Amino acid sequence: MSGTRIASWNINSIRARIDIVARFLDEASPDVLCLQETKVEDGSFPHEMFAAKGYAHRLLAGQRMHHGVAILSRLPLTAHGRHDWQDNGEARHVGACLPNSVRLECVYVPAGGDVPDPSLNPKFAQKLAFVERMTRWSEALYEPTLIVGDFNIAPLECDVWSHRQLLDVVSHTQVEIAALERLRAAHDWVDLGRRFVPPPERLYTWWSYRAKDWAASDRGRRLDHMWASPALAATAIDHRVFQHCRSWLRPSDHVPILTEFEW
DNA sequence: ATGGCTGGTAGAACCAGA
Repeated sequence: MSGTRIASWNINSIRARIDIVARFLDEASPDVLCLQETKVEDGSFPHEMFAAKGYAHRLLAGQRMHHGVAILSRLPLTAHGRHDWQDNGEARHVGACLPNSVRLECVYVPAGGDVPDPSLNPKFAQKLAFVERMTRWSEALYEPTLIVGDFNIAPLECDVWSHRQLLDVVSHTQVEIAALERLRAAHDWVDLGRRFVPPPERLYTWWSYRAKDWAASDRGRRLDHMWASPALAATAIDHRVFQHCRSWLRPSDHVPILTEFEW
């Protein structure tokens, strides 16, 4: 019997991607799937495919047009709230408690717009404030917790295709990387992706739609993460990035990531 | 060659993503 498998995927519209999500569930067989950018109001969420495949427990936090997150699970879930770390009502977080009392937080950090200056670009200021609110929350956190999702920050040089060319590009600026490190330190969070694929090996989870051939140019970034409380991280036994999903028909620009735990 | 594309929504020479 294998352990518990928890996956996360920025799906860029669940309705446009329902067939490849089904394909991923068949291939990877996660026990829990966390989605970001579902882009659908809760009343229009496509429950049927998930119900048919045994994902009987579903927590939704959607909104019209943009953003939206969800947790789909074969394991019973207890809802344990939604944070508004953007402080503007956007649907960017949903939380669950798993049967073994582990907390699971599914988050979609704002992209932050184009200009990496909070005094000129309100979206960038909101992104930094969002991460600071997550940091305050982390400081007061005692429960074993797994936080997963699209953090929209690629912190390491080997998390981007060109550290030099992306230094002033939102997602890899020093101010974002410093804010993310404060967040990490606030709970001594363990970056599971880098526990299993240590630097300096390159690791990406997102490739732009605009490349003519995404795989040939390979200009990726590692924007999607799974971070665990230290004691919980010690129970992780495998971590995978499903890079090949980027080649599927009508793909998301992000690929799924999955961690398996010994429980 | 960091926007070259994509989705939602309207019915746009739109907006947003990152």
